Amino acid sequence: MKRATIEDVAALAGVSRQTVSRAINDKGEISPATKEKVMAAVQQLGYQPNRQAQSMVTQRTQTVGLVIPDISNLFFPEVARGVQDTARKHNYNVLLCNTDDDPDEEIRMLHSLAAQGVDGIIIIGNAADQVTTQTFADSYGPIVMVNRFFDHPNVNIIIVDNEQGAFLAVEHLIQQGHVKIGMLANKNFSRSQVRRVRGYEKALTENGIPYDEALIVGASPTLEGGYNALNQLLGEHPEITAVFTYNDLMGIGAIRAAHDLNKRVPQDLAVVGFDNIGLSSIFIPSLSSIHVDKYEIGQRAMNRILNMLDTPNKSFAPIELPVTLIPRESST
Amino acid sequence: MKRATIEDVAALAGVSRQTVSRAINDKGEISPATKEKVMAAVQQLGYQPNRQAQSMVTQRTQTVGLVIPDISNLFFPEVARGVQDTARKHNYNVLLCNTDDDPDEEIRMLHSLAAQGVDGIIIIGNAADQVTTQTFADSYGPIVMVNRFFDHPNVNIIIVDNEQGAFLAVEHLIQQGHVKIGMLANKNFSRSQVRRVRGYEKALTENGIPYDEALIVGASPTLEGGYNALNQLLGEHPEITAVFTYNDLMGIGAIRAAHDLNKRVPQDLAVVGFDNIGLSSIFIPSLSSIHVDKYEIGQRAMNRILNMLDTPNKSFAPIELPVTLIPRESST
DNA sequence: ACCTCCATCGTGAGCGTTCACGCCAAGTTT
DNA sequence: AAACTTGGCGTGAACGCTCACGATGGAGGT
Repeated sequence: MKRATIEDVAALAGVSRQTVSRAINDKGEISPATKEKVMAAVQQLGYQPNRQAQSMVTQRTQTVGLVIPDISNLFFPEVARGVQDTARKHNYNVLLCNTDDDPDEEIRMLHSLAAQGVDGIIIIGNAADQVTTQTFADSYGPIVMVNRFFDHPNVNIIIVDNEQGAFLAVEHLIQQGHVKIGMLANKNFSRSQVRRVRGYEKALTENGIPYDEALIVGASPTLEGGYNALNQLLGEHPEITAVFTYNDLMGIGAIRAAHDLNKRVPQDLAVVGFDNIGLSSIFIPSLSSIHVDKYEIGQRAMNRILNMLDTPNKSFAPIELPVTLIPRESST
Repeated sequence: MKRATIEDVAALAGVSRQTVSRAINDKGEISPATKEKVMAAVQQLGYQPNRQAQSMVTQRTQTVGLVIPDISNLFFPEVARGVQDTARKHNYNVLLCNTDDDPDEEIRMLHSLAAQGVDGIIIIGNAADQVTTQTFADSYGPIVMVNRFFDHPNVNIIIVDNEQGAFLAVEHLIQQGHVKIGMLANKNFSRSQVRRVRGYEKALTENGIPYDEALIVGASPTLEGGYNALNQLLGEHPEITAVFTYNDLMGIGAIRAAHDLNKRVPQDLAVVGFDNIGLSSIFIPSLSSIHVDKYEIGQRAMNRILNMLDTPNKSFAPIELPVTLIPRESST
């Protein structure tokens, strides 16, 4: 069974293609009577316009690319849902790309998305070849970056208040009486990584605790990364009684590592994470964290893309999302 | 900067469009010399063929739809990665759709994918309006279903050995000395749900333990669902010493619930889950589970789609994936 | 010298839309 | 009554590509 074309509808309704088009996209210039007639024919044939053909002439594919490190990382599914749900509301499709934090892979993904002809791109995460990004921003449509910085008329940014979040987390640990506070950081360079370290440092120094880089150990921002990093940190600095981790996955990995070392959490080691993923409230002990509205990030990113598409030359203010501390069992 | 077209390349290389096309898709009928010349022009202009235009004539969009309940559910990201990585290797794109286990939403998604013109569809999970599926299978391209059954030449299926998995899980609990074994089931109807209950029943009866439906309580297959379900089950049947859960998320929810009831796992309550998601080995206590190769599911589903696309009239055997028991702290 | 043949390349059409026009009749103005 | 407007609709072209042909030319055979 072949798919109906606009021509078929036109024939059945006894009008021209253009009239059918007018009826469907109701851009006026059509009488109610003929419109009804056309719509009946559309219904009867189950006609749906061919997206590819539409794209050819409108130069819009109704598709955006979403580039993330890894959808298996618990942070990103929620963001992706935010993007997808919003996209779908506006008849947009989302092409998901995983970079695994590999800059080369990211570049490949960007090229692939360009070839596919997406209307806009949302990029989250670390990797970033500045040159490629520049090229894209110059010759391409709207780009929204999350937790990354890039100054370009085609590029908008969304950031969460990483420094403040880290500050709140560490200050909380200090208020609980901790002094020897380590940090499990992200070994990959990223803007959020830098800001979270800065917040960590700020909380310490503002409370008269010397900042010691040796207490920061980097690892991959995963369960395993956190597990290994805590072992390393406690091996080198057994005096530590609390850790702030780059994200919740590392925090949970750290709790597990402490458990395997026969250390009780929080009595022997307090842990505070970042991102407040769904798992953290369930884990035993539940993990204190900095709440970030991940779904909202996705929503706002997608909406921003749509706005930029609507008004190409308007410039938009960066979006900064607030964070809050959620104290739980792992630190109280 | 406008994107280069095939015409631009042709002009620069001093040949015709067709020759450029021949050079790019190397379908023979071209001399090495001109091919080289064309490729140089392609390189120089950074030419990439327009996908929409290609689709118009080839009737292939190089895109497949992946319909899942919810990407936030830890089971699906791995499957999605399997699909995406495989797709990307073959120059395919993946359109991800979340149904939230809502049959109406699933139907809407299928229509949306049809309108988009995907080359094939992969569907995972429960919901299923038989009529719509039938319509699609009839008029549409290849469909691969995971853990669902549908007999149709256009439809291929991939199933994991759910019954055997459940059997292994429950038998394991019995071997640990448990007799009062409950089950936290999926309240949504699904093929895997039915099979896992059957495996549960089989293990009990084969070991001379009476099967009692009252020991099965249904809930949504999530952390919260497992949490609530265990509370309910222990409220009604405090004699229970072990539970088999529909999936790992429910298992972890159950462990958390037991913890909040001051029950020790596994001493007071043993738990075995299903799916072996990455989290289960990290959780405290780590969760025994039935291992399912989720990434492989995605890979095979995508490959099967490609096979069906290549040889439209060939019929393929269903794929059945084995499962294995991974005993961990929660039951030993 | 002629014809044949194959390798190489170009030409027109068409995929299904939308956009910029142009046309026509009926109503409105002067 | 002639001229002007306007709502309603149709026509050709264009988007960028591939496919089925047709054209060309030089190598080879007779």
